Amino acid sequence: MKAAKIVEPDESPRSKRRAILAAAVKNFGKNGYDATKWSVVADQVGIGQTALYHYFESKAHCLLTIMRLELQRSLEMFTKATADQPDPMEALRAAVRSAYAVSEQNVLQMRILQNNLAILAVPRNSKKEEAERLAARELVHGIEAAWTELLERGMAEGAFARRDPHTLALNMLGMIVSVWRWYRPKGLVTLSSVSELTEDCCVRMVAP
Amino acid sequence: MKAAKIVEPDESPRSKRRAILAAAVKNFGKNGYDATKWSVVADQVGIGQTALYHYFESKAHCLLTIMRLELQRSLEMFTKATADQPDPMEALRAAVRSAYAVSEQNVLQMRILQNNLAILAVPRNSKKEEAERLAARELVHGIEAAWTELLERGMAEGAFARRDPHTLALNMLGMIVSVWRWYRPKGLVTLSSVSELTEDCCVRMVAP
DNA sequence: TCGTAAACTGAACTGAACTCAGTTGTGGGA
DNA sequence: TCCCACAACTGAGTTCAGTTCAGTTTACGA
Repeated sequence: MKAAKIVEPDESPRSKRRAILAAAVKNFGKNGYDATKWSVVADQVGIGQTALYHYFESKAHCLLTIMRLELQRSLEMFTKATADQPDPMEALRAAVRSAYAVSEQNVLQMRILQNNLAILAVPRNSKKEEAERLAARELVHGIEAAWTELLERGMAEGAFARRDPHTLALNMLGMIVSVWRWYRPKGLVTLSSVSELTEDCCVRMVAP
Repeated sequence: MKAAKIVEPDESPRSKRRAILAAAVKNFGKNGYDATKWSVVADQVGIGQTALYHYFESKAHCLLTIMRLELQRSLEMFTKATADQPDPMEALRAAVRSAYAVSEQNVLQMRILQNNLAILAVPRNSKKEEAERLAARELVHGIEAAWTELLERGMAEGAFARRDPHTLALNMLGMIVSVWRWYRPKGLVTLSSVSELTEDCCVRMVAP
């Protein structure tokens, strides 16, 4: 259960790590991971291609880091949102709303996460990549477990209809995150309308 | 609306096209598209790497073909399932069930589809790849439109609660297909139990 | 049996990711 | 003020999966 905790490397003031992550998010999010040339990220940050390797072992290591960071944030937001909600239904509503209370950068990161989840399935060769991959998997598992637990609690209290809580949690999560595939900040559908509709869908899914 | 129809190349008896597609599905589905070496597919089919290019312009062309074929099948199944269901609720139930009435090969293809949907967003350089991409996009749009239409019909008849039918359709589809990310034929959860639960979820989502 | 098109091949090429063997620059201690 | 350690960076070169090229082989209908 315990995965080696990833310690964020301390950032010296002249470190370009954040700039690289930001540029990578922008490119991976817009054009996709594969379609993005690692050298273009270097250009945008204003360094040579080889300097990237001072911060990340590989393009994949950077991707995995982005994914892990976003998963960390998601789990934190869920925990914070549901922490002081004794009523399971209110906790569920808060959880859904927290999933959509995100910045534009987070939207991109969620999209990257969705589009590259498959990378978490296969072991990596490099140490650091594998560490990030395992941390990310652990977080995915943590998020799924947290949702499952919430549903179980609601079922135990009679607030939710009884069903297989884990599969139901996966269904809910699948619906909630599927939005990042198509949602665009400048699109016709607003995030708040998605949030409202999805919250309602989730409530209906558990109603006794 | 009209995309150039892709004509399936007629298969001579000694064509290895099907064998290549089957091997590619197996590998892309198990290890992911990126992690799969194109040359390994050639090995498994029993031909040299270069012979692959007799059938597909590129690895991506093969991937796009697999995705397009699966999308075609999905749309056909939806249409067939809902065709003679005058009652919207019954049509919805039939649609969900049809989504899970699949072979093991289809499971892999759906997984590949899910994991590589992002490739449909960015134009391709080669003619054939671009043709497959556009055909696939068209099919995605067609599937979304078909679900939206079904929901609209239900709402118009008063059988479903009134909401934005398109966003609701995307939510449903997102939930339904998210299953392919985690479902494994030899796993603990059976497809039929997933199908039942998800059918129920969808019905609850539209209930007036 | 011959012509031809599909099926195939080994060798060479390409380009993006990555490695190597260093150089530059900056902040902290004597 | 100098110097050192180490983060930050670089240009040249390597690797390797995907791809192209310039053909050869094989099956089959005329």
